[in-house]
Amino acid sequence: MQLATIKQIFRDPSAFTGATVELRGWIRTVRTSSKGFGFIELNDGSFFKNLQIVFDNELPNFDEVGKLTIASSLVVRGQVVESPGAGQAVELKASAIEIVGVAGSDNPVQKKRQTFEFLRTKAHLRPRTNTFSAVFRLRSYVAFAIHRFFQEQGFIYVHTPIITGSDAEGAGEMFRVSTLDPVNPPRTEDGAVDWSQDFFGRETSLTVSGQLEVETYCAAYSKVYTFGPTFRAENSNTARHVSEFWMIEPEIAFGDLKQDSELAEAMLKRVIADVLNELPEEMEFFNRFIDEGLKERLELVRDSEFKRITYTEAIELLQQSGKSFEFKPEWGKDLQTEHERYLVDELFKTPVFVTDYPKDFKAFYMRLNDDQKTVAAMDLLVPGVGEIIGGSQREERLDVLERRIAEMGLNPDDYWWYLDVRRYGAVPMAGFGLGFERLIMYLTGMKNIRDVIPFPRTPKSAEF
RNA sequence: UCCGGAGUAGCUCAGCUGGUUAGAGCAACUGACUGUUAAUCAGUGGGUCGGGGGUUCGAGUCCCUCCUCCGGAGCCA
Repeated sequence: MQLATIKQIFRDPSAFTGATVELRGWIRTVRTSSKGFGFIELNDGSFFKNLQIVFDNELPNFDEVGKLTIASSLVVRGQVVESPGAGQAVELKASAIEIVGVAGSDNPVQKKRQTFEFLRTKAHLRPRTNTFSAVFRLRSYVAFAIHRFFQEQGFIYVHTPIITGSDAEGAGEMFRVSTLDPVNPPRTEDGAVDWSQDFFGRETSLTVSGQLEVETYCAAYSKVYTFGPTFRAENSNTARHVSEFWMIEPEIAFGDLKQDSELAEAMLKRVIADVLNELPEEMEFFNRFIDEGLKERLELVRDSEFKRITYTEAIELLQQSGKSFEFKPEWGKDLQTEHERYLVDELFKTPVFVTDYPKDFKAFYMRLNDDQKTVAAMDLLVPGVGEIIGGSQREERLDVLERRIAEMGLNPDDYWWYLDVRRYGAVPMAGFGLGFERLIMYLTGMKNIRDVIPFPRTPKSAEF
């Protein structure tokens, strides 16, 4: 008797045929006959597919087993045999079924089509459904694939802080971290809240990006990346934004924007290839039921060069498009969602790097180009999702960086440690931020970011 | 935050210009049947009509208000 997973059996059915195994899992469906036999589809989470269990009235608990409800948990022992039925190559002929936990018949997850909106309200139960089981197995796998990609290339994984004392990251509204009594906080003489009495002796927040911190490690290890949760207290209500999300932020020293985009392209292609190779059942499911044409699209992206255009070229293409946009494309104004959608969904139909944006609406740390008007920034737009990566070459020239900080009305004192990196052995540096959930959306075809993170946090919503 | 839409059975929805006891399909349950596989067939139970307030003889239906969800926009990843 060996303990087996359903994945092991499906991956190598001939090796298991004839073997006696023990499986542990949950019932997806059960069909019984009064003739004295029945079928259970068992899932143990190891694999997308269920294994069919055949049982008959030689089991002492046959009647009890036949009345089991969906989601009830079992330990099943029996022999793996070739299946006479059409739906599967092998099945398990049960010699014993131990009922571990019986699920109540009021289980909200039912054997019927259920909307993603409804299942979102049952976030604790939805991983038991086909779609979410596939999404979150893929999510786990992609996290691993990303680590593997960077580790193979000698990148050092840096754990940048979740709680940050830096209010200078500039990437969005922050969540305050405090242990002060919200009803009666200590106050200074002029009546303001006295943060010096707070836990850390200063105002602290949840990080919106590990970039500034990871750059300091880049200046020691050459190639680094972060991969962790980030938090934005923006009142964003869209299918592409959550308040808590995971971000991958690589940073390369002695690197420019070109190398940065090449790194992003190689990483995406590698992850796509890995997912297609190693999760074929999940990808087939997404392709059939979630997003028709997904596989073909990903295969094309895996095998083709990403497009590269400058912001200035993008504006020209939009102006020449003959399309009537709600917002007229104009140099000096940021690209609107409708503009990005046109470029990526209609014109190119493949991932596009847009580079060299006007400095006025980009962050202070992005490297000023020789034209003095644009910065060495890039966004990667992908079909169906839009912006998935934002990156830039960093301003390594101390005097230019200080001038940019002043220009944007920021306080240079907040950046003393960031500026130190430029003072002591500055090098050209570049990096990008990849939204992990957006990557999962792109790989699965799922349309709402709330359905690719286990317990989504959005404005007015933090159940579970 | 702005614009638009929606909250009626466990789920997805119907319910007309306000009018008896609020409907269907699916799911669940009970039974029949079947090497079944989104099984099939028959039967049964299941509702504070999102919350609060108002108009009316009478409100699921009309008005006000709040809440939540969905789609789009902005912010971004």
